[in-house]
Amino acid sequence: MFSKACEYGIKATIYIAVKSMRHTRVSLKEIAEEVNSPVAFTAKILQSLAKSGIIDSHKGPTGGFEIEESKIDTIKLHDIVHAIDGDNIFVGCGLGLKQCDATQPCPVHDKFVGIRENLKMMLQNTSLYELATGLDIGLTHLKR
Amino acid sequence: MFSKACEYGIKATIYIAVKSMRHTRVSLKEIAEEVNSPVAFTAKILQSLAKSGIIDSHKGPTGGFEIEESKIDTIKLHDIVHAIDGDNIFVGCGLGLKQCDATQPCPVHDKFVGIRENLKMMLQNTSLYELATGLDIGLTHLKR
DNA sequence: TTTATTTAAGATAAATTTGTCCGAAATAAG
DNA sequence: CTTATTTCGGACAAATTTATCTTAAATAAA
Repeated sequence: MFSKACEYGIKATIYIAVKSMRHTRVSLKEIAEEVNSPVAFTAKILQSLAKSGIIDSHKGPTGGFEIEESKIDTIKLHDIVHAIDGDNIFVGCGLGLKQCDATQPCPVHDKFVGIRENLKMMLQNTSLYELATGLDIGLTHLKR
Repeated sequence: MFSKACEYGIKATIYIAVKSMRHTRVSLKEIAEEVNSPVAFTAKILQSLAKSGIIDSHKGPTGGFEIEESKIDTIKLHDIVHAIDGDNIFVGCGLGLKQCDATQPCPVHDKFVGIRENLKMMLQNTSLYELATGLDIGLTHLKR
């Protein structure tokens, strides 16, 4: 469904959010360990998330990553996915046709608009806050 | 959503079905043209669909691909996708965790089971017959 | 039987995604 | 100022997916 980059990015962002709610910066190394992701690859993804303004990065000792606490509630899963995978999950024909819409649909067009709309709604409605809180109180987990 | 291989496979199967309903075999070349897919790559996909028993292939002059007419109604979109992409779309954690279920869920587990169930139901409920008929009567298209 | 045609199969190549490595830049602390 | 730490950025490498090419095998028809 999502790319590996996106999977790592989502997990990392949730972890950073949990720590940020406790006013703690986290290092790349810690993130990669807690999220079970390759360090160097995770670095790249965090870089792009930082450029997208979803997370903040700080160099040097005591540096690391964090998320502005006020943002945690407004950031949606959709924003993270979009920052990493772009909008290719949300737009485009299910069979790869350039020209496919309600007036000139591919054979699966109608079937697809429904589930894609579901997916989109889900991503737009789930906040980073709720994901981070679930992890924080031990309801969910990020490893294994 | 689907791999390129799967997109080509679905389109090819629908096209073969339309022709088979008219009792006509179609060649690889014709399929690739009508479906706008790379010939050699399409050949590979058709090969695996033939091995899966979804389509029949015949060598030599007057050879080509066809689908047993009685099957067209029972073959579901799910079968085609499964034959090409396997079950990786239907199973597995949305964040790539090995261990992720209702008792020990990842942060997006509950959100995902819903839309995945939707997708699965959609694929299991749409028959090749209905897709082929839509194309045949000009309601849908496969090119561009 | 010979020939032309068509799919099968395996090797190879290109493109993309995933992942690694290393030096540069920033920066906190001694 | 120097040093240690941490992210940044670019080059590089491996793995996977997508795509091509060539030869073999099957087979219909002359």
